[in-house]
Amino acid sequence: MKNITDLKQLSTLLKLSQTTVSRALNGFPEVNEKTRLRVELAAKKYNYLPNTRAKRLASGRSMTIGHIVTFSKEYELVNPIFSDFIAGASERYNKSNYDLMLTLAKEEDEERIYKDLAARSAVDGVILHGPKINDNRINMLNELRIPFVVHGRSSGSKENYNWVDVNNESAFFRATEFLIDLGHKSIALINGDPNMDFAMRRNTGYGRALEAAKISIDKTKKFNGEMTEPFGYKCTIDMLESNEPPSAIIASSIIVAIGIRRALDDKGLKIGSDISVLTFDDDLSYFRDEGTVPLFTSTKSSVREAGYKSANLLLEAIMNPTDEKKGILLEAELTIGRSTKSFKPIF
Amino acid sequence: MKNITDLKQLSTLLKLSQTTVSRALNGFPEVNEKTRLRVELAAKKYNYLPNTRAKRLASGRSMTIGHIVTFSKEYELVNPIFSDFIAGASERYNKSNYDLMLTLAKEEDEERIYKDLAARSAVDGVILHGPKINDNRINMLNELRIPFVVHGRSSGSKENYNWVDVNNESAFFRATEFLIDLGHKSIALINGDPNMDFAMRRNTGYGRALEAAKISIDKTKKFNGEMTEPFGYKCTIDMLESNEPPSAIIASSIIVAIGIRRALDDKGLKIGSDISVLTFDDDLSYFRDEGTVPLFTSTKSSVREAGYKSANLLLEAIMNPTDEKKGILLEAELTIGRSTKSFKPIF
DNA sequence: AAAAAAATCCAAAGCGCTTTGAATATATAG
DNA sequence: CTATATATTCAAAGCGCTTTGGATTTTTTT
Repeated sequence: MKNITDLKQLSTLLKLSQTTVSRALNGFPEVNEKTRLRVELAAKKYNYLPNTRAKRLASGRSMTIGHIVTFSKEYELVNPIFSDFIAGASERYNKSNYDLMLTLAKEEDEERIYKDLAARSAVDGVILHGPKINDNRINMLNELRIPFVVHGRSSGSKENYNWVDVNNESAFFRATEFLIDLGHKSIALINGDPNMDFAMRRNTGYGRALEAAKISIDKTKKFNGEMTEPFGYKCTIDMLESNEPPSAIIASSIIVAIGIRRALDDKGLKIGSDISVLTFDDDLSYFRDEGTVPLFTSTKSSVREAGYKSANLLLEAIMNPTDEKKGILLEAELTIGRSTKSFKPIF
Repeated sequence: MKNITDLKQLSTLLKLSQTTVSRALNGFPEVNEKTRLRVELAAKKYNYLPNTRAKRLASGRSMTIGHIVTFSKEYELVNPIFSDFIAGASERYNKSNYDLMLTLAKEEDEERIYKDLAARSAVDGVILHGPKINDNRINMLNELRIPFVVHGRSSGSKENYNWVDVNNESAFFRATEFLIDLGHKSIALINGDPNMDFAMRRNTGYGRALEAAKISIDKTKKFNGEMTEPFGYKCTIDMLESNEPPSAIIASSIIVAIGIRRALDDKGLKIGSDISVLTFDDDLSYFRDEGTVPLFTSTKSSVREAGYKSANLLLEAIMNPTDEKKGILLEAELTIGRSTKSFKPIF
């Protein structure tokens, strides 16, 4: 039995017009239920699915969401959390038959990519990854009139936009406060790129907690950089080799925390008992360890869930373009592991 | 100045036919160079780019490559290497104006997804990720006549197909041999899912090296499972709590190796001096540490490079459908780190 | 049973490009 | 200065769908 490859074949087979067949398959009300059933059965039987390219042209929608992920110039670093984020988003798109188009780009190409997407009308919406403070991509997307959702926020942006973000400030406030409650007074922070909005908010939360405890901020214990394992390692080694190592370290990602742990190990220090480590945890699937006491104490929030919710918000915004912009704030939960202990002097 | 949004506008503006404008922009030879210049300038000036949807319908090509990535049923685990693989592939697609369409799917949906892609004619080709032994997706894709490249290979498959793979067998042979040369006799292997083709080849290489050294295989020191950090941890703890712990462990991924290291640490053992660890390393960007002696001794091969080469091979196959199928075998390099030392008994 | 309303179906136009086949302008040959 | 070849341009026909506006059939109302 041959497959049927276009509407025309199917409609002549069924002795119906293309209009009716199309409407039957797309769930329009003005077609008799019996007819619809006949059509659907035949479509299934002959493996007919409307040609994507034709459908998109005719309907004027591309049924595609663009994700533009940049890698940083120096190291061509691919953000390790994006695979989990995208897994969540993908799950949402699948439900509505949207496709996900992924573009990895150098930062300097990003502006052109957005403009091109708009000009060629290639996507119905985009997810904006990795917003910076005062991120001008937000203005640009508004001007281009592409529906979008920001994963994160951009402080300083005057624009109105849809976003899904973790409460980074509160997460880092609580993390810091937790360590202070354990008696720690010298708490380091290994944070992300200082231009990133999330890094700024995390820094704010950290600072607020220290201030509330009347602990002055030690600039030599604050680090900003690419959130890689080697970065976590290097910052820690530097501190341990300094005059006054901290008694606790907060990391911005589990990858960084792994680097910290390697450094401690190299220096013969025991994580938890010698130096406490607390990390933000995106709940990445390949580090997830269910049913046991986790190594790292963390403020945890599933980036996968953020992906799902971002996708959902974007599809809503595409359906209802006049809806007012919406923000979704996710709270991280403080999960106690074995990497934090109450303060005792070791140096 | 208003942007121009379609060919018609542009051609009337230039007092040329749509044909000529289209040909000028697409680099056809039968258009006067002066005219072409005029057209290109105007297109740039008015930010004109051909509508993707229309172009794809008219040209009969979707200029899109599909990547179907499955996550395993139990943990919804997203493969951490896929972000780097895709970064490499994406780099290649960008050069030829192909788009990358990403679908994350449950394993049981995968067959339907391929069939749908073919029926709706949504992609010009696909990359097949994570091939199993005797993978029937290869037959399916051949039947569906979708051009494809397999990232990896499938032992037992009778079909002819394009592939890009690391020489896993040789990598694990050399890794094992290296440890044997250091005097190790009890070498554990923490491998991936046994149905995966790469895991089988790795197992073969490991087995061959042991056999060559006349070391009998200890089944209690071979593990297969999801390549997560917790898996590496658990296997190691199990071995350390057994009667005869190994003196060296080979891991199938750096994520697993990190779990091994955590276990050693928990048991008060020092990586390298107490127990040697050697891992396969996909050279993931967020673990890459340039210019220092790496922690882990590894057989290393960039998965990003594999991504680039797979994409390249696929585009070639799309251009020249009659070309015979091609396989590209990448060799991993043995990189010495600080996690392996010559054998000395500690128990 | 005729008129009005509702349900069902259809022919044809159009989405914005590419491409075919023909027409026109320019260059070369005789 | 024609005739032939070559270079350049164009009008119109698709690509395979959706959608508009109308036609036809069936049901309901009077």
